[in-house]
Amino acid sequence: MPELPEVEVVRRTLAPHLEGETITRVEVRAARLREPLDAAAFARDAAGRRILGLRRRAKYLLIDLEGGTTLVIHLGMSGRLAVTDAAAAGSEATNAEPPLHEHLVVHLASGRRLAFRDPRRFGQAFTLPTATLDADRRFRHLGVEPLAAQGGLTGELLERAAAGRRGPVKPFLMDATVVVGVGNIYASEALFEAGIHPKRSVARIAAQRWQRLAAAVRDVLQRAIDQGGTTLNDFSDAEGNAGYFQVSLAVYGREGEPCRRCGEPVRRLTQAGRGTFYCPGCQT
DNA sequence: CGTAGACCCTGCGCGC
DNA sequence: TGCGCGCAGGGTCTAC
Repeated sequence: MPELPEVEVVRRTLAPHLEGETITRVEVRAARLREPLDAAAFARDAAGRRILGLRRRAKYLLIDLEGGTTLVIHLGMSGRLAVTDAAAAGSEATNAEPPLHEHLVVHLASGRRLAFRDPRRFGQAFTLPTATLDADRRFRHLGVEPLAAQGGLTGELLERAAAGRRGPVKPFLMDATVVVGVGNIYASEALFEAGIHPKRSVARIAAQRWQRLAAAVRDVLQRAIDQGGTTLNDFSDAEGNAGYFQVSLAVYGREGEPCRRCGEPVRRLTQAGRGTFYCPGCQT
């Protein structure tokens, strides 16, 4: 479900509800996610701690806690986070059955709860020492943050990363060791915006086109954030609102439909097991 | 070293 | 109506 824009939208909508709150306890309902949820670690690192702030690295949501610990949540493909207020939590409690696939519930001192639901169980939740977070195996290999004010994504960076490589540009763009946050939707969209064919070898892209691609990635991601993310099936922000960038998608999910620029039917192909959408008229 | 493929898991929409 | 199939926004590991 979520790429960088969706995680960023969740972060922004979640932050006002969580900052300054204190975690009373973390309830693990189903531990078997991609990595097992460690209830003992949550009890040790999160219970009783105040929430200082929310950050994002790549597609990971980082909840910084008092005491030097960060609660890390990754939404995987189908993860959702939602805050429910005290009244709703109370009425739910009387309703017995918890929502399906609600694997983790963070209880807050105000009575509100942060619930993590993830049907496909590709998500993750774990705690790390804040100071050494970047050294963790899940973070240390990550590439540049595309929208960073300083050191964001540039054409030079893409060109340098591509040096000595072969392979098509679309999987390259989704390689998190190069640039983070670009998933399957926005890779197709950015390549359309840059006019580059998804199968073009990274060895055959000139400096000027790398510039265009870097700019397109930043532009597509920023526009998606501004529009609340892309809601194809089930994405919603922390307050349950759907995004609406899906109406701005140029190619993703539009196989057979006319290109909005040239009218050619949008085509679909498979790369590295994922669907790629492109316009044969606009992308070379 | 870089790349391709399998795999983790559940749900949905489609064609029959 | 029911069933099987393919597909789905992510990431990691193994084999070449």
